[in-house]
Amino acid sequence: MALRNAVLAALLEGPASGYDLAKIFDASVGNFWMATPQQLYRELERMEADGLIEATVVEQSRRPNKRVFTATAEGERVLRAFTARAPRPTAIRDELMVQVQSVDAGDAEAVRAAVAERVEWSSAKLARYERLRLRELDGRTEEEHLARGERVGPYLTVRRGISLEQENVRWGEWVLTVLDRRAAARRSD
Amino acid sequence: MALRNAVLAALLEGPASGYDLAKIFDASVGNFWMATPQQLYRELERMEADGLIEATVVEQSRRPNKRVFTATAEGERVLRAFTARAPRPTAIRDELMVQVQSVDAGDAEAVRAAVAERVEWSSAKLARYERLRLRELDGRTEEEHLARGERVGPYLTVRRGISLEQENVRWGEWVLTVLDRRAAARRSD
DNA sequence: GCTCCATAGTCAACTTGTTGAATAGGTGAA
DNA sequence: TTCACCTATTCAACAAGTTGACTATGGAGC
Repeated sequence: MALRNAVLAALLEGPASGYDLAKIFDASVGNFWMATPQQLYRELERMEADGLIEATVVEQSRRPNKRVFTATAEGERVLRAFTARAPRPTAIRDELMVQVQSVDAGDAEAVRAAVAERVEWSSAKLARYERLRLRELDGRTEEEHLARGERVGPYLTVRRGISLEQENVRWGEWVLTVLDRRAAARRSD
Repeated sequence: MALRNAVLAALLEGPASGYDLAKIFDASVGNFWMATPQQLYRELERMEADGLIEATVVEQSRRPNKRVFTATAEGERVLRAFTARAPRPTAIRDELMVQVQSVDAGDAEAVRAAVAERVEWSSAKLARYERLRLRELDGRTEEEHLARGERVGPYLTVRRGISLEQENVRWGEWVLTVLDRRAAARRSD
């Protein structure tokens, strides 16, 4: 019952099919709300049944037809009501951190590799977010957009995504140097 | 089946009861792995059945008895195997971000209040993490601890918690100024 | 011609997570 | 002394998330 708010928020960008939403969640909304395609398809059905969204079948040549969803007035009302309630605390689940926490009792080399992998991944995310940010600005300066833009929400969240991934990269690189130094020290014992 | 790894990681600090673990998850491990007490109690039962942990009943005067859990050799093996596998990507669910994303279509004042609340909360977390960091150092310098300390995992993760909450505070304060400027602009229209 | 990838979904089984209440004694403050 | 809060755990019902397979078509590259 909480995923639906994220879906309604995503639909503010315009109508989208389940498949589109899966891509949107993968690329941007997923930074603060994870959802698999299956979760989305199921939730979309329920939301339609509850009258929060409406579907239009778009027939495509050369491609399967798709059902494009739009928020109804009721959907907009529900989203508005959601923004007026106190949000729940953030729920995170990060296996990499569990591995780092246990690095001393675990396989230090494998953990090192996992951290390096995450640094790569975060760098890639960072680059995509930066492109997204520029698209959001659409030629204007940040000042201008924030002062007079119609929709600043997506800009505010992409900015947070950027600072989060920057911190991930910085932290990850620091961890790599720490682990490398310890590995070198163990070898020279 | 993933919570158990976080529990085993937490038990590296020493034996703990379900209640203790609930507090540990609330205070430190919860920064990267959320779990409610109910989840913990249920998982502890399963882990005991699977031979990953063992319980000793500690009788207490003036307090209910408690079952204190310790990782078995098998539990340690399982944790080690876990650190050697590729971690899953981070799963996040943050309602505040969904609210910020929808701020233009929602209740901007309520969202502002929620962001301010989160800044307060993150500042408090930050102070607690800083204390935790100093406890982890135990009088040594960071250099010394990282080079020669026996267990650096918890230090590495608390450092990440600190940088994460610092970013949260910085970002939140920036969002507040942006929202305030826009509110002022709307009033003077 | 074959295989892989992208589009656009659906279904079912299973595992996790969430919520609320129940139990029960002890501690501290007004 | 009453009330709220802390310790310590259990139970049950329900909601949400995960995994893997299955259907279909089109386009690109080898």
